[in-house]
Formats: sequence, structure tokens, C-alpha cells
Amino acid sequence: MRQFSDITPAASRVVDAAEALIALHGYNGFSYDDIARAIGIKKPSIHHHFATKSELVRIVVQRYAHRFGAALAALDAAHADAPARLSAYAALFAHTYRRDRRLCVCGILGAEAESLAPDVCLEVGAFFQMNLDWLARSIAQGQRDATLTARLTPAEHATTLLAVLQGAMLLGRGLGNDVSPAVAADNYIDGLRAP
Amino acid sequence: MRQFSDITPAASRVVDAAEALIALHGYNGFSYDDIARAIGIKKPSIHHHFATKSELVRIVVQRYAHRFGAALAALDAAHADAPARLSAYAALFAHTYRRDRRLCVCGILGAEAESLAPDVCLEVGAFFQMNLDWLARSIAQGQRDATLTARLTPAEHATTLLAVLQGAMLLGRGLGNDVSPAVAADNYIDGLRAP
DNA sequence: GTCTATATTGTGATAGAC
DNA sequence: GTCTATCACAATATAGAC
Repeated sequence: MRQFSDITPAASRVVDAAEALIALHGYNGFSYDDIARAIGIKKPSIHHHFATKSELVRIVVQRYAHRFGAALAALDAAHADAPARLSAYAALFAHTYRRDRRLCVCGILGAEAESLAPDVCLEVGAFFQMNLDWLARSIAQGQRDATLTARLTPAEHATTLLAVLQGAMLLGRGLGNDVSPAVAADNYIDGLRAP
Repeated sequence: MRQFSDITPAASRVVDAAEALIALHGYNGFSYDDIARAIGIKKPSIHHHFATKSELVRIVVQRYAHRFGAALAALDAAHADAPARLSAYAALFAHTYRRDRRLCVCGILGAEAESLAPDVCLEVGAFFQMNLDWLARSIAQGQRDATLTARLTPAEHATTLLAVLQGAMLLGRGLGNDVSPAVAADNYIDGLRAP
């Protein structure tokens, strides 16, 4: 199985469980047995669907990135105004975090990158690059129609905004609080508004 | 052993190795055997110094936070100008990241917080709070002497700046690049300057 | 697709000698 | 402080029956 779109319904339940476990505990923080218990089957059944843990996680990230891409396209359609679009973007992560403080799958995997197989790393990098490209496009549009400041390049603002979001979730977990990562992000977005 | 300041030279070498392994692989990404191999002793010798892994990591974080606190005091003494002080703060993390892309020990532990013992979590939270307090003090001073904008409260700017730094390191790892986290942080600090 | 049974290796941890 | 020996268990993974 090389593409997430090939997965059967049974394999899909495995991917669902793995995605939730990664968002909560990271790559090194869950096992095949955790998945097995979560969905009520046995360990070897998981291996039937995904020969190795790396392969499973690669598919998790691939599907996660695909879904996220669809969400970004929906934001394009829903918000013409750049600041509103960026704020809705931050809300995507805030929505996940609100659910048991779940992190972005690629955020926590990025932190663990040194322990990941190279092909998983590549999928994680592709997710971040997709986000940075989308953010830079949105910010560039906001600069063109003068709703956003042009103090920095779109790429610079994009990196900083994504970093604020990922970092705010990490901080929130470390502090043990439930402050939405969207608060810090919206503060940053507010500072981007053209004077 | 309840305080990092009580540790013997032999135990100190264990803590050194553990700190490096955490910055690279996180709590769930290293074992007592990894430490043993790194410093050339055997696993049970580590247990002689630290009965449990949680206890070891608690001491690692405690010592890390203590050292970081000393670095913050040094920044106070070295930089009167608030923007310069914040930039020097960002350089602390950049210096660590440049070394094999090591993360902030509490950054990666914050991401793994759901897998940590409660007392380790408390030490991680204390580290973040110390940083936020120091940042808020520095930013408040910059607002008083009008080198920094007062668009947001010192606490809001502090959270956002720390999030940018932690997030930039996580992003850099995920993207597999060596861009310094100080770039994003300095971009943010630049935006804080009073007009 | 799922299972039982098993192999193999790794992990945190302990007992007790030196 | 360090070691050898060992424990109990959990991890990824495989073989083969149903």
C-alpha cells in the first residue's frame, strides 16, 4: 500500500486510531497494541494492513495532509478578506487543540523528526511546505489589496505565523493550560493589519 | 536525590548525556542503555544514580531551567536596550538549535507532556513560566522607555515571542532545514519596535 | 480480515558481588 | 560507583490457521 487513497475501510479505522494517538503521544509514544485496544482487534491484524509502523505513520501523515489541503481550499472559497482568512486558518489548529489538547500531527512529528524514517520525514516536510505556500499566497493577496502590512515578505510572515501556532500549542501543553493557540495567532495577525 | 544541586560528578555525566538525548529524541526516544553507551558505563550504574527514568528527567529539566535562569540574568546585565535584549534571548535558542538541530529540552518535553509524569510536567511548566515572566518584564521595560510598541500587553507579546521561537525550531526540523529560529524571532521583534 | 502462537529484541528495573 | 546476572514486560514483527 503506497497511497492513502488505496486503504480499505478496516485499514481506515487503524489510520484513524493511529492519527489520534500521534496527536496525543507522538510517534514514540504509542504502539500497535494501543491501536489494537482502541479499535477492538489484535496486534497482528494491524500488521496485515500495515507491515511496519513507519509505513502506517507515512499513510497517516499523507491522509492528514490531504485533508488539510482540502480545508485550505475551503478557506479560500469562504473568505475573501486576508485577515479573516488567516484567522480562520488559526481556528483549524485551535479546533484540534481544544479536543484533549491534541497537537498538529506534523507538529509533534516534526519535533520527533530525528527518530523518524526518512520517507515519513519527507511527508511531514511536504505538509509544512503546503501550509507555508498557502499562507504566503494569502498574505501576498492581503498586501496587494492593502489589508496587510508589507513590512516583511509573504514568506517571512508565513513562517512566523505557522511557528506561532505550532509553538503556542506546545507551550500550552507544557504549561498545562487550555488557552487556545488562536489567541497568540490572532494577536500576531492583528499586528499584520495595514495601518 | 531531590535537587539537581546534590548530584555527584558521576551522576552529572549521566544528566549531561540525558539532556543531549532529550534535545535530540525526546523523552520517549531514548533509553537508559543509550545513556550507558554514550558515557561508557552499564545500565544498572545509571539506576544507582537515578532510580527511575522520570526522576532522571526531572533532574535534567531542573538543572536546565536553573542554567537558563542564569543566562537570563546575564542578558539583563549585558543589554540595557529592550530590542537588543530580546534578540540576544532568541540567540540562546538559536545557539542550541545550530548544534545538530537540538530543540529546547522543555520544548520537546512540552510536546510530549501527555506521556510525562506529573512532577516532570510541573518542572517543564515552571521553565516556561520563568521565560514568560522574564520576557514580559523586558517587554514592559521597552514599552516604558518607548523602544517597543504598546499595541499588546507585555504578557501577550511574551507568549507570542516564545511561541515563535519554539515553533520555528519544530518547523525547521520538520522541513529538514537549518534556518536559524532567530530569523523568525528577529522578524517578530522588529515588528515590536516603536514606530 | 482476523485470529493464536511465537520469535526477537528492547526496556525499565532489581539483587547482590566487587 | 560499577559491575554481572536476571527479571518482568512491552515492542515490532512473522508464520500459519480459520
